[in-house]
Amino acid sequence: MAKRKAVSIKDVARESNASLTTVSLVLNNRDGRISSATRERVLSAVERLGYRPSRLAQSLQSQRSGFLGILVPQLRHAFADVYFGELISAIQETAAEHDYKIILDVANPRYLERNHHLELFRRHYIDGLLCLGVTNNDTYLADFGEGQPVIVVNNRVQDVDLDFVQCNYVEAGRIAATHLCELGHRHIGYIHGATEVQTTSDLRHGFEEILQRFDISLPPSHFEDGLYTEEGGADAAIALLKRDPSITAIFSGNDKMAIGAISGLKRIGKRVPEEVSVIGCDDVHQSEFCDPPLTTIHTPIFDVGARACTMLLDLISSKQETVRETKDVSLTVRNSTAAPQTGRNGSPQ
Amino acid sequence: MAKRKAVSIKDVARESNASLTTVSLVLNNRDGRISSATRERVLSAVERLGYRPSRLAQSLQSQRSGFLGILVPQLRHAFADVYFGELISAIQETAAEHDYKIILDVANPRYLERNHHLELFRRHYIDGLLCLGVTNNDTYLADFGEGQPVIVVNNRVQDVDLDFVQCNYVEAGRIAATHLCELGHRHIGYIHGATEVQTTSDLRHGFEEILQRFDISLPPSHFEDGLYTEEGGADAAIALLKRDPSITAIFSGNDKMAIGAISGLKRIGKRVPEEVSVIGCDDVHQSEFCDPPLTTIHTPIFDVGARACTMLLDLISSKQETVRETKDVSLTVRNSTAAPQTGRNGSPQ
DNA sequence: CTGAAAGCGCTAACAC
DNA sequence: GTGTTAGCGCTTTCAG
Repeated sequence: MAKRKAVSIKDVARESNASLTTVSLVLNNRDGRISSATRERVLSAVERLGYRPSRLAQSLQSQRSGFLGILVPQLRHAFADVYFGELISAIQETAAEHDYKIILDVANPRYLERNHHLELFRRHYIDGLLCLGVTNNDTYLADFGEGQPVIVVNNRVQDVDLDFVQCNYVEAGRIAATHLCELGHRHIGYIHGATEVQTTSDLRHGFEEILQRFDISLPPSHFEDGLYTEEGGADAAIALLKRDPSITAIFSGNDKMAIGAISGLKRIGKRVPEEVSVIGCDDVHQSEFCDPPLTTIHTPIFDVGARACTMLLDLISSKQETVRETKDVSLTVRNSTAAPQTGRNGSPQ
Repeated sequence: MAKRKAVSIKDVARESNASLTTVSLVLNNRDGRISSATRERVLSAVERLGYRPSRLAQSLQSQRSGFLGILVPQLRHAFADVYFGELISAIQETAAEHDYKIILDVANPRYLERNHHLELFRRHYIDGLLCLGVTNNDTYLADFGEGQPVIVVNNRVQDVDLDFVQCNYVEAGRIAATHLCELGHRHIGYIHGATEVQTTSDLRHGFEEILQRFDISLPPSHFEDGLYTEEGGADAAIALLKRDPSITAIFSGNDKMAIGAISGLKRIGKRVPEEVSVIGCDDVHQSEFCDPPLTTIHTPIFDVGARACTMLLDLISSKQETVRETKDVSLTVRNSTAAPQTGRNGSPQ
């Protein structure tokens, strides 16, 4: 009840018969000029009193909060998404190594309307910001300016000149297409995520580039929005095969939708990969445990998060002026893809 | 480059020809006595200058940080776990509604050794703490004391008198056992998580209580540790059936392991649920999308997180002295459980 | 109705 | 080597 008052630097000074300055100098190791006797006296008083400097006061003084913000979009239980979770884990770990702590915010409409994203900096909540799950509609990102270090994580924003660290999704699309084409598939469906996401376009561009090279057409009827969810993926796969039963392979913009697609295909009696191959993108942990284990494009999500955090720290300490990084991706073959059984034009290897 | 200095309350005072006090009074709506002319003058200056009060200074003054901490254990990419993610989403959402922000910390050995969990309060990082994924080994939880509001989320700690909000795992165990027994299963395997987790014991107690009532024995050979992971669940299921091929049903301490178990069973050629039924616990989102969709115990994780946060806020504002809450759970039947095909003693309904 | 001044806990010029 | 003092940006008594 009687919350006894926290001990302050003043108490330490009194207890050790030294001045505030002396105590401060000792504590901050700026004690080149402090006699070791005094140092001992101060340190022992600190110990005895259990003194710990107030971060609030230090921050006010230094004008640095020691916090990094993570801003995620408003989705159903955003943090329960393994993709965001992986990024957050990476960021938290990296930040902690540098004595920074992480603040979590969700950019819902009300939040943005009230300019809470700007308050983050203006009111000194954070020293830098990492934006996850960004789309080309997120025009508020243009609001950030000078002295407000912001990095877009694993994405970019069209027409807004922001720093970013991302995976090479164009290449991811190419790899997926190449894999499917080389297996002999000619009738391919495509489940995409939100088209306002830049990497969604990247992926598609890479994918179509290769299909074209293989002279395979991808008519509009072969595209379906999977809403970046399992449910959406399932529905999309079903719709795709209903519309064109000759489809023998499906590329899904992320693993979540791919896993949903597999479940949807089974529901309508299609065997994976015997009748329909499915390839995802991301290589999340559970891709290994679905049935069949998912062939997918491995994207180094954790590394991207860690790197973005490191770069943000560099931006903050002005070790860096600008950040534009793109990470390599690779193919992880598991069991959800195979050569088509009835390769009409195909030449199964 | 030339980071122009942030505008402070002083600037507003000057600009509006008022004193600091007046500005502060206006801004905090303690302006019962302020003439509306003055208020307008101040407000317009605020607007013109784009002034926003520094939270750092306010916090120093009020001795409240306005932050809530979330402490999670060190696991592989802790935040990429949907269970933690769901809790975090709930907590963040609730906190935001009350103008609190969330700080994320991971309690690894080094962190605890350096007493960073105590620093959280001592150095005024946070006003209250929510601990996730707690085990009975987490003795550091006993370190918290007076004036340091802490709530254990969806767990308890033996021998440490802490506030908590949890689901009724004893009842969850009972429900799972009842479901399996009523389907006619008599040879049942049990995949458990870390035994040092209190709710793990709760679950088992409830489960065994019902089995006993049905006169079914659960020999030590029918227990296997699934490590709370998919891999572990798969390995455990395989081990269980290798050791006793007569097992027709498996209860898994969480959905993650259950999903792993299903994948493991398929790997050794067992059909689910025809040959082996699997029931999980949690009802995470993807339980609906595995094959077959998982029968599981629904635990109101999101509600628990939200409630824990609300209660913590009450603790902080002294609206509440202590918190002990247990939430109801229920059965969600999907397709991973069925009556045993060869019910030796069974009486499939 | 408004303002001067103290103080939250700390750091850092600048004396001595 | 050590201490005095100003100040970070705000809130809040207390005068007037």
